[in-house]
Amino acid sequence: MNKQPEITAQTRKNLIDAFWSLYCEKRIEKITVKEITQKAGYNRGTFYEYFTDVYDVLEQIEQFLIPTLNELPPITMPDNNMGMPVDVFLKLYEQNSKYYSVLLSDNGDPAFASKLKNSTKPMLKQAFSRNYDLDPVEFDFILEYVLSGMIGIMSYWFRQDKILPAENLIALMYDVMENGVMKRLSR
Amino acid sequence: MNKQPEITAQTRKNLIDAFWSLYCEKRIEKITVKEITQKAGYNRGTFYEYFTDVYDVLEQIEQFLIPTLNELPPITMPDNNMGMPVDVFLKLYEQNSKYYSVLLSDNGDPAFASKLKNSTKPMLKQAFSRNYDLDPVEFDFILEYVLSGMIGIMSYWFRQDKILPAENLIALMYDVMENGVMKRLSR
DNA sequence: AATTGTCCGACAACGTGTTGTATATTTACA
DNA sequence: TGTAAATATACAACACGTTGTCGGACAATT
Repeated sequence: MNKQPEITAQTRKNLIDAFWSLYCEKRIEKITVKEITQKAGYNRGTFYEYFTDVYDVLEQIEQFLIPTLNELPPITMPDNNMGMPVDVFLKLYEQNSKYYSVLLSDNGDPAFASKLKNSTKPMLKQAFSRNYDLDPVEFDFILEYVLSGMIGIMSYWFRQDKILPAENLIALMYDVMENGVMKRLSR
Repeated sequence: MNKQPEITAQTRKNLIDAFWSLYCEKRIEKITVKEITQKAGYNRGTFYEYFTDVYDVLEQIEQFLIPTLNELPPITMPDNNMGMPVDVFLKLYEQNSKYYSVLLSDNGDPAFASKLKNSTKPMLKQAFSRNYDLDPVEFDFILEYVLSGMIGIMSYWFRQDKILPAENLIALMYDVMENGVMKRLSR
């Protein structure tokens, strides 16, 4: 007999949603299986049919979020003469902001930022592969710097409730990537 | 009657050290009070004389690390005509690398990176205060970008076991801050 | 009617935080 | 200076909550 996908998918979703509403409020350490199942309206035992752990829920959510990056690479390739596709990254961030803004916050998961960076790197490496002059080691360091900066500034943007219009943020990011931060900081 | 500082300081240190050796190996969620006290050679109850929680140990460690930033500001001010004091930041990172490299890793605490950034910002704000042209809101965004990038690249440096000489890393960071990343990425 | 998927209740084991107690060390006073 | 009271430090035991698992009930599929 096959599974009943409609049912299990729904229960799974209910459990994930219950977990997420709790995760938005408090640290994962303080979330119990009891709380999740109570919120979702199931028995505690049912939880273990879907997840091994409370942390497993988070991992499954993250594993669902990462591939969305790799699905868009053909479009996200920087134009031949242009710089970083900051607008695409921001759009991606906004699309999944429900999860991104929390996972990348102070109460989030540092491993998620890493997963995000590591998923993006191959794409950017290929896009910039025509530059043979650059030491591949240095290249990785620069990538780590840019991606950390981008994730940092985008998270900050959300934390500040988007006080800056998206266009301004994109322009700002373009500018600091093209010309560095010093010119902008010290006249 | 006064406390016996030598004794309590030693037990506290023993407990913190035991916690840290565990924290280097696994996620904080999986660390129990029992493990810590066993490793340190104390009764489980003794732990609660010093800390309220396993997480309290981490917080106390972080609270000890943050002020070291504020103790060096007179020196860390960027020279009048120079850029970011990247060398000072790197030195600071290296001095506390035992803790920094772990706290800023995938298994670390995202809140620590925030604390680090927020402790550094006022210092940099003052250093760049002569620039009246810049919108203070934009300024904060740029700071968030640079600091995220710096922390990201320095953590990466440690993660890669410092394959790049420190001088090269400093030069690289200076360059991307002065001139941006694009010139270096795409010739 | 039989089989399998989904969910539930109960159980043992473990970890938590607290409270009362023993031992060692400091202080006060003779 | 020597002794007894006071307190600091560490410990053992307790009640409670959470965890992960296992067998069974009920429903849906074939």
